[in-house]
Formats: sequence, structure tokens, C-alpha cells
Amino acid sequence: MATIYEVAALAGVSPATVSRVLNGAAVSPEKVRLVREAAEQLQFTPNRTARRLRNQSSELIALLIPDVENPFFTALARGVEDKAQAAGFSVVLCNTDDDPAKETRYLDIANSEDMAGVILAPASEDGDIRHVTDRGRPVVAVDRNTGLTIDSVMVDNRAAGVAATTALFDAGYERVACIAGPLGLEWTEERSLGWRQVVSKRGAGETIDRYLQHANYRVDGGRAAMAALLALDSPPDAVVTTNNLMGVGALQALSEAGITPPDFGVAVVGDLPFSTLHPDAITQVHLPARHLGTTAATMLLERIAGDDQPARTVVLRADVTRGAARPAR
Amino acid sequence: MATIYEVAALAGVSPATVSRVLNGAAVSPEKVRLVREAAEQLQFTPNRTARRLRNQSSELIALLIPDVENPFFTALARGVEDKAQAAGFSVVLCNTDDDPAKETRYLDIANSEDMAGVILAPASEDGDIRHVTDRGRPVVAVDRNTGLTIDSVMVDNRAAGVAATTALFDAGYERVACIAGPLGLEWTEERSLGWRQVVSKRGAGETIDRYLQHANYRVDGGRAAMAALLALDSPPDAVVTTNNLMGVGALQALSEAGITPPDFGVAVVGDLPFSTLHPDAITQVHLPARHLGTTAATMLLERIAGDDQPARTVVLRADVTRGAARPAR
DNA sequence: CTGAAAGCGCTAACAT
DNA sequence: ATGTTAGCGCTTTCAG
Repeated sequence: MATIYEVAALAGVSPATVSRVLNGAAVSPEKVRLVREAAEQLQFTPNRTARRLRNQSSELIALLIPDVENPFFTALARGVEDKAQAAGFSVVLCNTDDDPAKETRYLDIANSEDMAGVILAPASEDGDIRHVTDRGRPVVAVDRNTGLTIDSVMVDNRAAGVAATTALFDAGYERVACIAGPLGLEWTEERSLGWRQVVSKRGAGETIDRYLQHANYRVDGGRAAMAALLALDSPPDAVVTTNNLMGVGALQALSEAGITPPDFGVAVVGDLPFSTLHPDAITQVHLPARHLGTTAATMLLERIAGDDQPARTVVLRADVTRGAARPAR
Repeated sequence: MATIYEVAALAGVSPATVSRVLNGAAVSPEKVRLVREAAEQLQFTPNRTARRLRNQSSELIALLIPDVENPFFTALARGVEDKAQAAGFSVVLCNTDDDPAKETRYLDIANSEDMAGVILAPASEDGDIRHVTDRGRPVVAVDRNTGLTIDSVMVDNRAAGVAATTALFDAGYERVACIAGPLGLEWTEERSLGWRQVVSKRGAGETIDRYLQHANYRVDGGRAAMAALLALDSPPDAVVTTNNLMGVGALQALSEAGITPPDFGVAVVGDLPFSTLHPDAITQVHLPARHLGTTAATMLLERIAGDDQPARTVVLRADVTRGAARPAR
């Protein structure tokens, strides 16, 4: 790797001048040319490590998500990347696996790597985010809340749950169950509260609790929960899942039982990734994953640029694609 | 951020000793204790930037993939991450969008960030990989070939195409079409050559070319190509798609036309992500995505550790899950 | 075993 | 407008 000293020597100027040319400070056109030629000739690329050590900051944004294999988060990542790229920043994607320890580890790395900022889908509400914010490094929470008052971009989870459930009742289903994630995770609890809210008005009141299943929030969890629901004495005729992956699992279980929507109503909070079903067989509450990402990135970039207004919370709304009506029996 | 100077001062030793403690060099037990306590008290985290500038190397691995939203590549990424984590390395995921310019940009970054190595699913066969290898930084190619003789981990694409096509003929289909990616991409051409090879033996010879569709290799491409095939005078009764995403598109187009496998045979090279279809309705040639990642990471880590044997190429095999037989008419 | 000091490549005062 | 120089935080000779 050539250094600015070598470039300077070849161009017959001082290293400082080379640095100035690189950073667009005032230099005579003549020397600019000389430096550019020398840099070209030596295939010079500035050493980011040295620059960073000097500047105590980099053009790197850390994006911490629970799972790169979940399309919701990859879409979000795409949104972040688009905005970041355009502003000259690179994004470092980190998998936390929803493990607070891994999250902490990555936050420490963000610090010791002098990253410009962090976008975080928090694994828990009480992570070590202060380590980062205390050092003046901006952090934006996305999709999930933190205990701290920092910028955040959320989805109206309650409304999403309500919308999914309402769509099913409107389509003529009467016994609407819910497959929710584990207790204690705010996003899934909110969505299932939305379900409960609608069911308590429009459903057959006494069956509410039997119709609420908690599962791990992945495909296998959704599948198991759906199987359990189908095995009930008086099974539901429709189901809401509080995320995309459990939706896939539920549909798999239905398919294995020989049941096809809309014979059984299905509403998913989230987008069914790569679905090969007929588009309006089911109801989808589309979460604005990518938009979540672009919004978070925009806010973070503002903070990086020095904006220090009070913490903001943006709540994005999901929009619904309603599935077909329940077929007559 | 506390520095080793502050730790040293607090512990009453020299910065060099602090460094030694951190790096496990020989230091008297007494001072080790002193240093550890001081570090603890100051919440000291070593500055990676400074360390890297000094050492000219980091514990960062760059992973360049065309698309984070493609489950094949996220599975691969998981594989890389697992191995890397275990060895104390962090993985930086970079999206190239199959754009050689972006690829070059990221390779430059890998250089100027002093990354330990690069795992690359190349966007083209003649990228600027030399920039990196010339600097002695190890690079492992994965999933696709480069022009250079470097370590690589591949899939037997031809065999995958053969396996997919054979499964369809064996299941009783007679007019097997192929939806391939754009011309000029080796991986998809190889897979479609596998198809051609089988069809020329077992198929109705004269229709080969009409049954070969080229599409962009994403969902919409597969869908359009499938629609085109269905509109032919004598349409096929089965189709092979050369990747996962086009498989999804093809299934969508079939579903829109009211056709359900196995009434129409479908074989996909790659895994159908999050499929809600009945598991054996279609044939899948499972590409060992994760294994590709772990293998590449293992090879890269060996190189990083100093291994300098000649370049190796590992070819992994796909295994097939056969779909149902064609129903009698 | 330990400390002093140089230097990784770059940038930002400070001079000129 | 340009050159000189110090220093970002760390590791590693080199002395002792």
C-alpha cells in the first residue's frame, strides 16, 4: 500500500498537501494535478485505519439485527443500506441472534471501531446501549423499544394486530385464533393484544384463551402452534399470526392437514416472503420493513451530522391486503 | 474511552506492561492483577483502530454477496459467521448487487480497512480481485468462479441441473422446459446445460430451444418466463428452474393460472425458501448453502493463519428431494 | 520482567 | 497556499 508520503515524494509536495487534495482543501490547481497523477500512478488508496485513528470517527454504520435469515430484517437492512450508501457510509451487518450477550459484544465493537453510529433492533429492553450513547455515538432503535429515550422508529403493533383480526371477521370467519410469540416480547404482545381487543368484541368470548397460542417466533413454532389449534375440541376457523415466520409455519401445518385458505382464514402480521400462494388467499398486514430502515438511517445520519434535538419516535403504519371472504358452507 | 496510558497510570506500571497483559506476554502475576483491576475500574476497551494501525491487520472478514435478500446467500452468510465467530473474527456483510463497480469498491475497502481476508461470490469473472490478493490478503471465491487461481468452494452445477431434470422425467413428465438465468452467467448456464443434456436423451428433441427460457434470475423473471411457457402452442408439462427465486416466480405463475403441482412438474435448483407447499409436491435440488459458507470460512481462516499451499477448489454436491409422480390423466 | 521510545498513516494546528 | 510537526492509541524493539 502506498502512503501519502510516497505520493508526496513523487509529486514533489509535502504530505500535508496530499492530504489536502484528498480532502478537498484549498490547493493550487497545479499541485492538485501533480498529486492526482502521482496517486494514480501509485494506485494510492488512503488508509482508513490511520484516518480513523486520527479523526476518531469513521464512515461505518453498525446495523444490529436478530436474524439475517429473516426477510423482514433483510428488507430493513436494504433500506438502511440504500440511505447509507448514498451518504457515503458503509453498513456493517451484525447478527445478534436475540442474544443480549452478542448484542453487547457488537456494541463494544461499534465503540472500539469508532463507528459513526448504530442502528439497533434490540434483543432486550435493557441492553448495554448506554456504553455507546455515553460516548456520544448516536444510536437509533428500530422495530423494538429500548428503555432509553433515544431516536426510534417503530410500527404500530397494536393497530397491526387489530387490522389482521378485523379483516378475518369481516371476511366472515367466526372463531379467530392467534399464534403469538413468546411472552415478554413487546412487539408480539402488542399484536396479540390487538387480536384480543377485536375478538373480545366480535368473537365468541368464552374461547379467547384457548385460542391464544404462544410459540417461539420461527417457522417451526408456528407450525406446532397451528397443529395444536387444529387438535382442539372446537377448533378455530381462522388464525392470526403475529409475525411472518410463524405465518409460514401455520400455513405449512394447514397444508399438511389438507386445508387450504380461504377454507381456513389466515392473516399474517408481516409479509409472507416468497409466497407461492394465490395472492388473495390470505390477509397480509404489510410491515414497512424497508421504510423502517430508510427512516432509521435518515435519522441516524442527521445525528451523525450533528443534529441534537430531543429524541424522536416515529411510528410507521402497516397497510393491509385483505384475503378472500370465507367460502359458504 | 480510557486508553492504556490511563490504565497504566492507575496501575502504576508502564503502558507497555498494560499492552503485555492484554496480549498475554510474560508479566509478573502481581502486575497482571494490578492492571486487570485498573482496566476493570476504567471500563477499558482496547482501541481496535490503533491496534490495527500498528499491526496492519484486523479480525474482520469481508463477505461480499450479490443480495442479502436472497435466502441462499443469507444461509451462506450464516455458515461463514458461525465459523468466523468461533475463531474470534467478525464478519462484515457487503451487498454487491452483482455490480462489478460496487464489488471493486468493497474490495478496496477491504484493503484500506486492513481486513484479514475476503470471501467473495464474484459479480463477474474479471473483477479487480488482484488488488486484494496482490497485497497478500487471502481471498476465497464461493459459489462462482473467478478468472484467478485462488481457493474456491463451488457446487457441481451441471450435476444439479441433471438431477433436477432427471427427477422430472423419472416422475413421468415428458415435456420438460427450463427457466434459466441470463446468458453469460456460468452458474446458471451450467445448470441449464445439465437440463439440456438430459432432455436431449429423454425428451422430445425438436422442442428443446422453445422450452428454454432466459430470465433475470429473480422472482419476477421466473414468473414471466413461466407465463411465456404456458402460452406456447404445445406447452411443457414440467419445468426446471435454475435457481430458487425463479422457482418461486414460476410457482406463482402456475398458481395464477390455476395449476398446482404435481399436475405440472416443478423442479427447482436451490431450496424453496419458506415454502408453504406440500413438501413433496415439487422436486428440490438442495444446494448446500450453509456448508458452502462454513467451508469457505474454514479455508480462509487457514490462509489467514499462514497456510500457503497451492490454491484448492472444493466442489460440494447438492442432494435431491424428489417430488411426487405425475398424476395419471 | 519492565520501561522508554519509535512508529504504523493520516490530519490539523501552527508557521511561513 | 504550503511545509513542518505533533499526536491519535497501540505494540514492539531495545536497553536495562
